[in-house]
Formats: sequence, structure tokens, C-alpha cells
Amino acid sequence: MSKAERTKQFIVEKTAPIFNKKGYAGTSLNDMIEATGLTKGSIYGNFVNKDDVALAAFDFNLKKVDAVIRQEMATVNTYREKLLVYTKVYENFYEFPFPEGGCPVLNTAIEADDTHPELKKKAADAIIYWKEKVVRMIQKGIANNEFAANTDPEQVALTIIATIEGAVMITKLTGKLNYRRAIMKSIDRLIHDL
Amino acid sequence: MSKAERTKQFIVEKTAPIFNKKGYAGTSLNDMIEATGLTKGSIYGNFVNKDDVALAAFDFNLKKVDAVIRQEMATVNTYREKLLVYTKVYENFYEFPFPEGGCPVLNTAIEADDTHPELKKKAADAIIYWKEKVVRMIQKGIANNEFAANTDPEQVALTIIATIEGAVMITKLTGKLNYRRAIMKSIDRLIHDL
DNA sequence: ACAAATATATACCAATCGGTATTATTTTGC
DNA sequence: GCAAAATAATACCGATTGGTATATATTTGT
Repeated sequence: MSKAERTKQFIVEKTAPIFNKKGYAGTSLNDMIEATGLTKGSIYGNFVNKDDVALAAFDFNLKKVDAVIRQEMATVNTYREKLLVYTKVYENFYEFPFPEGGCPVLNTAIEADDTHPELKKKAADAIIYWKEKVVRMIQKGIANNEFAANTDPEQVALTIIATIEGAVMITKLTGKLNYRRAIMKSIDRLIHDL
Repeated sequence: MSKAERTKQFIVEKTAPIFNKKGYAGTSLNDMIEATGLTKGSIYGNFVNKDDVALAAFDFNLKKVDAVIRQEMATVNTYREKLLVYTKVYENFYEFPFPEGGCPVLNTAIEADDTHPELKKKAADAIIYWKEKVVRMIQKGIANNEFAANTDPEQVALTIIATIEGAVMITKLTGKLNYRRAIMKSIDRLIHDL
């Protein structure tokens, strides 16, 4: 790894939490300078502009979530247990190396949908990818006789994702962890009834 | 209504959709000038600063949503039907005078939770108010023998709200209306099974 | 170890940011 | 209809925005 590549990685690591908390418009070059301890010239020697850093930061944050989920799923065997990993991780996110500022897909989706087509595209791709992954797990669970044959995989997948994201928003906003627990319990019930 | 009050109202009306789409940090004074056709002096004669306008704009957008829901609920009798108003309105929001830019609670929650305590407070209050309203309807439905007695009103209320907000995010992001339809169908099922 | 290439820091730029003081124009009460 | 009061427009402010050109320092391959 060349010096430049290491610096690039370093900038992304340090700025990713800021973009996730303050958003694209809310994060200034000064914030980035402060977070990295580097200078403007150094940052712009490795990225063409603020957009460039923001897009890389989103990828970094997303990968972080994905790694947590992937790792937890590897520890269980049934598809039902794999689905339950989502509620477990999102209910106890503070116990995992979860990105600061909450779910990057949610944060980016809300800010970018009317303002930043490139970021919006990235968030949309992430949601579609996530949905497809859940759909495949449900399909395998059906083939496995783990889940009822009349389950609609896409409908269930979308409902799980929507409810999780809504729960993240509500808990982060109100600070009430028991709210999150209540909602996650609903999702667990849904998964158990498949 | 004095001239000042009318102008104030006018400024809020014109800027509210911008704040809802671009967010607080993403909306500049120039955006506000452009949207209203007024000058800086005129805006700052009626509001002390940008915050002041943003807070009023949130209230305006929220009231708009609330009016739609309230109006639709008045047309039905049972509590089950009243709950189903949420999915009906959020599934067909384009048929109602819904704020441009989507759900203001969701938009404000995500932007403000790490950046703007005053806006965050307003969004949090709106969520709590919404939850309490749904809880009361479910309680009345139980007392009415419309819903099963062992229903947990708070859990159901939070789940409905979380799922709706997640659905709004996903649909706005992906542009896929059938995604929203699928999720709303799940919520309708949940309400029917109460 | 040394020169060429690369990476970082400094210094600067126009444009825009949110906000204010002052001037000009409308409203308003009588 | 006219003066006082309230409202709106103009002109201005320092600070910050994202970004660039140039100078300095550090890697890198040989």
C-alpha cells in the first residue's frame, strides 16, 4: 500500500463518522481538516473534491455495518436465526463496531433523496442489495421447510427492513431504548411466524 | 391579521417545502429569498434568524400532515378503520395535500438528531404525540371489543409508526411504489389481526 | 544515497454564508 | 389625509465556504 493509499484510507476513516452525523451539506472542509489533522492541500491531493470524500465515506460506513451483520450471521445455522441477527445487531448496536451516527443508509437516504443524486444512488443500491439478500435467505428457508411455503419473500424482506430503519430513527430521536426493544420484539415475532 | 403576521405566514408557507427537501443546513438564506421573492431585510424583520424560520416551517409541515390524517379519520367510525387511515394516506400521499419532500418528522429527525437540539426536540415531541394518539385509539378499540384484550398498545403503535416511516424512506429512495404497497399491506395485516 | 516523483503544506482566491445597520416605503390609527 | 409607527429594501459586514496554484517536504526506485 503506497503512502497515498494509506492517507486516502486515513482520511476516509476519520471523516466517515462526521459525514454520518452531520450529513453531506453539514460537513465542511474545516470539519474534515480538524478530524484528520491534515491540511486542505493534503486532502485535495488525494480526493478531487468534497463529493469524492463523501462517497468514499459512505462506502466505508456501509462496509462497517455489512461486516458486523456478516460476522454475526456466520455464527448461526438456520435461516430463521440468520434473520434474527438483524434485530439483535440493531437492538444492541452499541455492543458492535457500528458506525457513529447510526445507520448510514438511512442517514444518506433522507438527506440525499432531494439533493444529491450520486449519494442517493449509493443509498438506493444498498437498500436493494439488502432486500435481495433477505429475499434469498427467506427463499432458502422456504426450500428448507423452515418457513411456510406461502410466504411472500419480498414483502417480508421489505417489511423487516422498513421496520428496523423506522426503529433506528425513533430510538435515536427519543432516546428511549425500550421503544426500540418493543419494535424489535414485533419483528422477532414476525420472523418467528414465517 | 396584521401585515406582519401575513408576511410571516407567507414566508413560512414558501420556505417550508425547501426546508423539508434540502434540510436545515442545506437551505440558505438565498434559497429563502428566492422562494419568497422578498429581501433579506424583510425576512429578518419578521424572524430573528434562520433557526426561527426553520422551526416555524417544521410546525407548518407537521400541521399539514396532521390535518390530512385528522380529516380522513373523521370519515370512518371504527378504530380499526381509523388506524387503516395511516396506511391509506401514506400509500397514496400524492392524492393528499402532503408536504413536499416527504414526512417532515422523518426528515427532521435524521438531520437534527446529531446537530440541532431545538429541531430534534420538535421532531421527538411529534413522534411521542403520534404514538400516544395511536395508543389511545388502540385502547379504545380494546375497550370496545374491537381488538383483542391482550394487545400491547404501545408496542403496536410504535411498530406501525416505525414501519410507515421506513416505508416512506425506502420508496422515496428507490422510487418503487410497489415496495411501498407491499409494506403497507403488511401493516394492514397487522392492524386486521389486532 | 541520491535524483525524480510523489505527497503534503502554505498561501491565496472568488463566492457565498448568516446577519446587521440604515434608508426608503407602506400600513395604521386617528 | 396625515403623521407616527411599522414594515420592507438596500447596502454593507466579517467569517466561512469549497477550491486552486505554488512552494516545500517526503517517499520511492534505482
